[in-house]
Amino acid sequence: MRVEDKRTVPAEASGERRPERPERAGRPKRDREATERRILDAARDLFGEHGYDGVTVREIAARAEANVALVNRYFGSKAALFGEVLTGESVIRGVIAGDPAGLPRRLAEHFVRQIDQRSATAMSRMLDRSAGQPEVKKILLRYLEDVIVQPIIAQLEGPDARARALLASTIIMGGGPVRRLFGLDDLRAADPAEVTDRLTAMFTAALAPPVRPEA
Amino acid sequence: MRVEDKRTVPAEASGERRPERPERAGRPKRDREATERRILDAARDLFGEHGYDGVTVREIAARAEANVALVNRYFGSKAALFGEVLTGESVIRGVIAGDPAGLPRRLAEHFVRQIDQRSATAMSRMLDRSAGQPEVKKILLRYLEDVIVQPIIAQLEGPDARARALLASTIIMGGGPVRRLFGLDDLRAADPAEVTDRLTAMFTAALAPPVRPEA
DNA sequence: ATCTTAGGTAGACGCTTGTTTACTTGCAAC
DNA sequence: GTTGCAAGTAAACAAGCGTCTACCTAAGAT
Repeated sequence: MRVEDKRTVPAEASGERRPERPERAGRPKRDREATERRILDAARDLFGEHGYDGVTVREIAARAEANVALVNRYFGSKAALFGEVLTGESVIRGVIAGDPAGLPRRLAEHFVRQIDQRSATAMSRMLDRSAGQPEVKKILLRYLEDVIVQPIIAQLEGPDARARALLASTIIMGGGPVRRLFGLDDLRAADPAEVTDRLTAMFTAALAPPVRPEA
Repeated sequence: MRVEDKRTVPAEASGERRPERPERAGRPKRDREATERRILDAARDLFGEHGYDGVTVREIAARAEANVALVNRYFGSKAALFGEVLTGESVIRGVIAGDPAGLPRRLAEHFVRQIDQRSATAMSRMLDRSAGQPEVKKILLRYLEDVIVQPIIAQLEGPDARARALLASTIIMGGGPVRRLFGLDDLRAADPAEVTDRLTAMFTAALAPPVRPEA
């Protein structure tokens, strides 16, 4: 009924076009793997910057220079693509691993490192925008549990390990919104060594075993 | 052209209806102030729980038992209503005010108090969902600056006061997502006094003046 | 009893979202 | 060359969004 006519223009309007694009040298015209990779990269960048529902699949497709339909065709759904991005995003894993004594300092240094890099707000930005669909929340929860909370707990001794790990997670997850809203300048303005020391103390306060096991 | 007929049913289908509603005793039929208040309350609850764009104006209207159009009629727009909610939401103000020495402990106690109340995640939930429209981000930034960051800075001495206040804000803002994603049980399971002490130490580490003014 | 006005309402509008469908086209095997 | 198939595409789809307009109707003033 509403379908009237399609495709009256031959798809690109002006003769050859690909050869005159100097950047991204010689991308093959039809390469599924490469296209999937471009979509995944675009999704990682955009999700990292704007969160899950701060990004549309059309934006992802545009940045990947791919058609919108390919996003769902290759990854099933936006939520599935999000999960795919998350599983690949495991920088924090290496940060947590190591000797337990140095964990607070490593977390602090990771935090400060994120201040300097501009695109590295990545993961923490994805966290807070989840509420929309329960499906996304589930994906997110699983990821945080596996990649942050459990690895931290594994390094802790003493009671209430989980609660202590969650307090540390609070700092990690609060960093994203703060950086995003207030910008990086204010944190960058301070002495990095000072900030690192401060954050180390904060993480230590969150994670250290109770000082008074029996009163 | 597409308008065909309206109002074929006399608006409430079954005779009198208001008297048979036991709850909300004797709400007057036409009371603008009361309706505005109901909308505002509903908005505060829902924004607090699901964030800005996790809530639709239709949901707000439904919870307020008001018509959708009234939301925009009385408050101008969804964003304006959000701003209205924020200006009324100043519990944290009283928490920050007081003697500077006790500030970390007051912040910690506020954090723990939010664990116990179920609907008090309020403000921190609104924070992270702002990215969508820049207008909302602006409203949010202004609010955080006026109600949290500046009052904290006012209590600080020494250099980098702003950076230190932002570190404390990190904890405050991270609490929302953590509670929302992981639930309250894990934090509630731990000894509240323990958690409060821990958080006090965390806030102190963030806010305290530098220990080594000159090295 | 009538008029006026403000409170309230239903529904449509325009737009955007994620997703799907029907189609075209480049590339390789034959 | 022709054919087959997967890669890629444009457009439509249904659902949802915030917003706005045209319309009722209760209630106070006259």
